Amino acid sequence: MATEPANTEDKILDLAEHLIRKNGFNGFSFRDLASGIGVKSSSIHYHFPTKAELGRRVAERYTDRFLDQLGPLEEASADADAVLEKIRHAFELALTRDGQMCLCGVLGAESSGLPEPVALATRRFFERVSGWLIDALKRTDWGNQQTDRAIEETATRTLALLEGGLLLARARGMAGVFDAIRPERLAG
Amino acid sequence: MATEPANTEDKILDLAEHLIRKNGFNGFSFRDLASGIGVKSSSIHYHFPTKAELGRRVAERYTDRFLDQLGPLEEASADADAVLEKIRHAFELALTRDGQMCLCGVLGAESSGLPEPVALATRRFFERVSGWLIDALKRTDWGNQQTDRAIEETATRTLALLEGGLLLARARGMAGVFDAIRPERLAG
DNA sequence: GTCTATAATTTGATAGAC
DNA sequence: GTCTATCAAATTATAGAC
Repeated sequence: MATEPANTEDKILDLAEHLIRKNGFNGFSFRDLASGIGVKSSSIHYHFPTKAELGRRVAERYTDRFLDQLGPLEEASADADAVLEKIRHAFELALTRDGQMCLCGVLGAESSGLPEPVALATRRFFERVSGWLIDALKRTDWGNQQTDRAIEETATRTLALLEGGLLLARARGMAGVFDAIRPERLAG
Repeated sequence: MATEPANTEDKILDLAEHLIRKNGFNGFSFRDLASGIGVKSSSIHYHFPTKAELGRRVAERYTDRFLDQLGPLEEASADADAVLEKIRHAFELALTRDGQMCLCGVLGAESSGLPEPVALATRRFFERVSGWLIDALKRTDWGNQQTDRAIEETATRTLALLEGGLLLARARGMAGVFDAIRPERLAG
């Protein structure tokens, strides 16, 4: 079984991520973190001087974890539909394991009201995940027969579908909504 | 040309909608509204006693306007792809006309941290738009050959794609991102 | 690394004059 | 219907003791 996070810094990051995904970046305070962890808010500031810095760190950690889950490009399947299923699974985990939306989906929605470092880290999530998907698709049998532009548009459509699927699942009560979210079939 | 909103109440609703779509529900204050309109914050409270009530009204007005734009079911096309193009166009307008995300997409993202009346109005948006799309698809030639379940899943996928498309367009800087967002083709 | 204490500002909301 | 004045609470953040 998973053990408790060892140190305060990890506890803060964990709880901050949970609260942002639940309520948005403007929907939690340093005192929420403090009381949830059992320390004082000044201790949070010791680890993360500003809220913007904390938000940036949360977003970067989330992005790294997300890409870890996708695995290295070299190990991606040569079957385009398997690639789509892999990334679909990564998004579905946000719902089944955490019962929440994608962190960067939440941040993206409020992005024009975010501190610059947080908005930037959010953009980086989409750049990196989109980059992974495009490169993985290019390496498939299907991708070999497509223009770069067609591949990029398929990647955009796929990410939009998956982020939107999480959004709908949350906004509507999240029953089996995500089950209908299946990317288009590419090979066949 | 469009004239200025006549009364204070409309001005408040307009600015509140703009600010929510820009920064989220927790990203604006009564004083932001007041200074933007040129009155005092107590005047905002005169028209909308609580922030929750204001949010609910903004969401309901947005939903009504959105459905108006889709038009009555009776006038919807018998061609399924034309129906999808119609709803795609409604979402694209949010981007091209307002340069912003869908109001209820923003609210949906932070929905678990919203006052109940606002969360409820947000759910209602998705129920009503989803209901329109399902009913419109059922009336098409394509829909006549499909199970209810297949139609409902197509509606869910379409809405997810469009909401996610707006999310990506915003998170990434909104260049031509939405151009790649085209619903699946149903009839041929 | 955590605490107490506190500063400086902002927030949603109300009372009462005009 | 808008104003002035104000409140109580919450917010991000800092200084300094332990």
